[in-house]
Amino acid sequence: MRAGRPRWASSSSTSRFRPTRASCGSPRCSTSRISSPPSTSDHRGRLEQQMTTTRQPGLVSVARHAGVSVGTVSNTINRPHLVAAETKARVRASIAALGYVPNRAAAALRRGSNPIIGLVIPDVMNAFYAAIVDAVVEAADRHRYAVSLCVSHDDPDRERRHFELLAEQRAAGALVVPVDADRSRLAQLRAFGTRLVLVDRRAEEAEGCSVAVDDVLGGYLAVSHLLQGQGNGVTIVNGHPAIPQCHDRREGARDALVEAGRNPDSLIEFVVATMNFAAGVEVARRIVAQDAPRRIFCINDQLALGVIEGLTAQGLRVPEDASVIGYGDLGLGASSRLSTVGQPKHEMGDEAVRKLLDELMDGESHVHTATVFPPHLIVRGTSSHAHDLTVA
Amino acid sequence: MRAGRPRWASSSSTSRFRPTRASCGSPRCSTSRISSPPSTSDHRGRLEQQMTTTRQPGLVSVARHAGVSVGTVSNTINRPHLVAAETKARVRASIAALGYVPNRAAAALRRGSNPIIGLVIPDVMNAFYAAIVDAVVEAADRHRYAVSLCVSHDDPDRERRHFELLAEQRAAGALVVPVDADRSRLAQLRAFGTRLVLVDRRAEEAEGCSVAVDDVLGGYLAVSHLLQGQGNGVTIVNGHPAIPQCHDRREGARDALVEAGRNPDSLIEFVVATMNFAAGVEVARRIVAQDAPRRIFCINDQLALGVIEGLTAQGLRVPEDASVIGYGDLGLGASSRLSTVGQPKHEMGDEAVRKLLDELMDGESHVHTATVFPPHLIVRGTSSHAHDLTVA
DNA sequence: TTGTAGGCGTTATCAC
DNA sequence: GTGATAACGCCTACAA
Repeated sequence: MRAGRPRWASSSSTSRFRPTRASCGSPRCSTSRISSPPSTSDHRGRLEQQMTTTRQPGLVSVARHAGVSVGTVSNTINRPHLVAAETKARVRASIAALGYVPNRAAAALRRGSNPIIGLVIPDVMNAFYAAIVDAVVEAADRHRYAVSLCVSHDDPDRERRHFELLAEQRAAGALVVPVDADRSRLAQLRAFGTRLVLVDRRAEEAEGCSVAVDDVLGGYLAVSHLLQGQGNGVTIVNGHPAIPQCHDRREGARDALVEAGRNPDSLIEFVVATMNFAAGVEVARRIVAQDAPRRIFCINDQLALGVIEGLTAQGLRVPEDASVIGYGDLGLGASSRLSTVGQPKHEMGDEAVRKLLDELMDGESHVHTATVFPPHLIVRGTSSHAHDLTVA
Repeated sequence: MRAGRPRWASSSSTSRFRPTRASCGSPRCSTSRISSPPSTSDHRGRLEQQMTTTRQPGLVSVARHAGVSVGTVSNTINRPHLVAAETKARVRASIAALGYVPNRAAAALRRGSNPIIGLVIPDVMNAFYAAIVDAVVEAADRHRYAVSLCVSHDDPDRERRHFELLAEQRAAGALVVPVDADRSRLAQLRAFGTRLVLVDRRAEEAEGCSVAVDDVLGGYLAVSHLLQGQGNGVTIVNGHPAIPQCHDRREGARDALVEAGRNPDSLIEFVVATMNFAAGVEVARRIVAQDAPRRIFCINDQLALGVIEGLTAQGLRVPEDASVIGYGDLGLGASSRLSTVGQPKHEMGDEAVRKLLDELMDGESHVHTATVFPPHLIVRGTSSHAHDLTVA
C-alpha cells in the first residue's frame, strides 16, 4: 500500500525546506489535498433536529427492540446478575443488532463521577516517567478507565489547568507527580472529591496514598558496588543537591562509605548544572585534571555515558582504568555496557493505579498507604553475556 | 521536608527484597500505613440523597446567588458577548463566591460531544512517539481539550477497546497511529462520528487527514551525507523490509546512489531481526569479517551506536576508519557524537491537532489533507562544538 | 425478576 | 438582554 506513495524525487522541492516551528501554511512541507469529502450522505441541516434516520440508539431504542424496559437494559449492562439469563440474551442481541453504544457522559452525569484517571507527569520524553505512563495506561485499560494525560513541564499553571479539567470532568481520581512542594493545589483538587495518589513523592501527613522509590538505598547500592572494585576513594557526579533525588542518592553514597568504615566526607563531589552527556564529558576532564578517584558514581546514565566518553577521549580505558556506574537504567535500555541502578518503574505505575482503585472501591474503609520501592543494582559489561544482577 | 524521611538504614530489611511483578501484598516493598483517614467530615450514608450540606453548586445555585436565570449564567460562561457587562460581572462574582465548577459531563450530554481527543500510539517508551505525545498534549491543553491516551503495543484489541471508549465518551476526535493496515476499525470509529487524523501513516482514499514523515527523503539524506566522505560503496544495516519505514529509508538510500551515478544494487545490506544496540555490535563483526563498505547507514540510532561499539571493539576508529550515520535522533538526545536524521516530531503532533480542530470547527467545509514532513540531516562530531546542520 | 418515573446539570430555543 | 423550559441519555429507588 505504501508502494503507491510519491517518491521524494518526484517532488524534490520539498527537500528544499526545513520545517520551522512556525505555522504550516508556508510551503515548507508538502501538503496534498485529498479529494474533498463528497458531503458524505450526512447533510443534515442544523435546523431540522428531527431526522427520519435513526439517530444514535439509546437505552430506549434497545428496550423497545428487545421488548423490555429501559431498566432491564441498564441492568443487563451494569448489574447482569439481576437479570434472567434468557432476558439478558435477548437484550444483548438487540444491543448488537442496533449497534448501541452506551453514553458515558450521561452515565457520568447521573452517577456524579466519571471513569477517568488523570495522570500528571513532568515530562513524557523522560524514560522514567514514560515507563510509568505505560504502566498506568495499561492498568487503567484493564479496568476500563480512561487516562487523561497532562505533561506539566514543571509549570504550576499547567498542573492547575489540568486539575481544573479533571474537576470539570468529575474524574474519578488522579495520579500526580507534583510540580513543587506546594501542596495547596493538590488539596484543592482533593477537596473537590477527586481522589489523589502521589507518584515519585511521599505523601505527607494523612493526605493520601503515595508511591515512591528509595533513592537513598539506590545511592547506597551504587557506591557499595563501586567499593567492591579496586581503587581508593569514590567520586560522585551529582546534580544540584536541592533536587531531592540528588540529595538522597548522595546520602546513600555516604552511607555506603560509612558501612565500609570510611569517612563519608571523603566522597569527592562534582556538581553539574545540567545532568546530560555533554556535562559528563566536561566533568571527566576535571576528574583527570584533579586526579580525583576513578571509582565514579554518576547521578544518571547520560552523565555516566558522558563521563566514559570523556575518560576514553583522554586515553583512559573503562573499566580497566576507571569504574563508572550510572543511575536509572534509562540510557540505551539494557543494551549498553553501563552498570546502573534500576528502578521498578512499571511496578510503581501499577501500584499507583491499584491504590487509587482501592480508594475508589473501598470508600470509607480505605486506609492511605505510602509504598517505597527499593531500586536494584544492574551490573553489566563484566562478561560477554551481560545480565542483570540483584544484590541483597 | 524530605529530611524527615526514614533512612534506608533504619529499615534495612527492605533492601533484602527485590520487587517482582507479583502483587504488592508481600513484604517485598516497604508500605507504611499513614494515619487512617478520620472519616473526613464526609460521612454521607448512601441512602440519604438529600443532604443538608450544599452539594456541588450548579448553574441554578449560581443563578439564584446572582439573581439571574440559568440561561444567563450559561451565557456568561459560553457566550459572554451576549451578556451585559454589569450582569456578567455579577455572575462572575457569584461563580467565584460559590466555587462553582462547570460539569463537563452534563455539557457533553447536552451537546452530544465531549472535548476529548483520543491519542493512540504503539509505544510511549519510544522517543519518537513520546515526542508526539508531548506535542499533542501541549496543543490540546492550549485549546482546553483533554487527551485520552492509549498505548496499543501493536495489539489490535487494545486499539479497538480504546476506540470503544472514545465512542462511549462521545470524544470529539482522535489521533491515531494505526496498528495495522486493516482500516476497518478506523472506519468503524469514524462512522460513529469521531473525527480521525492518521499519524505517521498516509491516509488513503478520501478517508481523512494524515500527518507523516518522508522516510524516503530521510534515507536519501543519510546516504548522500555518507557519500560526501571518503571510502567506496555503502553498507546499510536495516530492519525487515516489510516494515514501511525500513523499506522507504532503503529506497531513499538507493536514490542517493543513483544520483551519485552508482548502481543502487551495489548497496550492501545487513538485515537484523531486532533493531537494537546488541544487534549493532553483532553486525559490526560481520561487516569487518566480510570486509563490507565502511560507510554505514544504520536504520536507527541504537543500531548505529551498537555498530560503533562493535567496530571500536575490533580495533577500528570511528570516524577515522569508518563513517556511521543513524536515524531518528532518539539515542541520547543531542548529546552523543552520532550524526543522524532528525524528524520534526513536535511539528507532526502539533499539525495533527491542528488538522483535527480544523475539521471539528469547519465541519462541512473541511477538506482532508495529507501533510508529509521532510526530515533533516543532523551532523555531529565534526568539530568540538557539535551542532545541528540543515542540508537543503 | 421486571417496569416506572424522577432527576442529574447543561444547552438552546423560544418568548418577553 | 434576559427568563422560562424542554430535552440530552442514563441510573436507581421503589412499586408491581
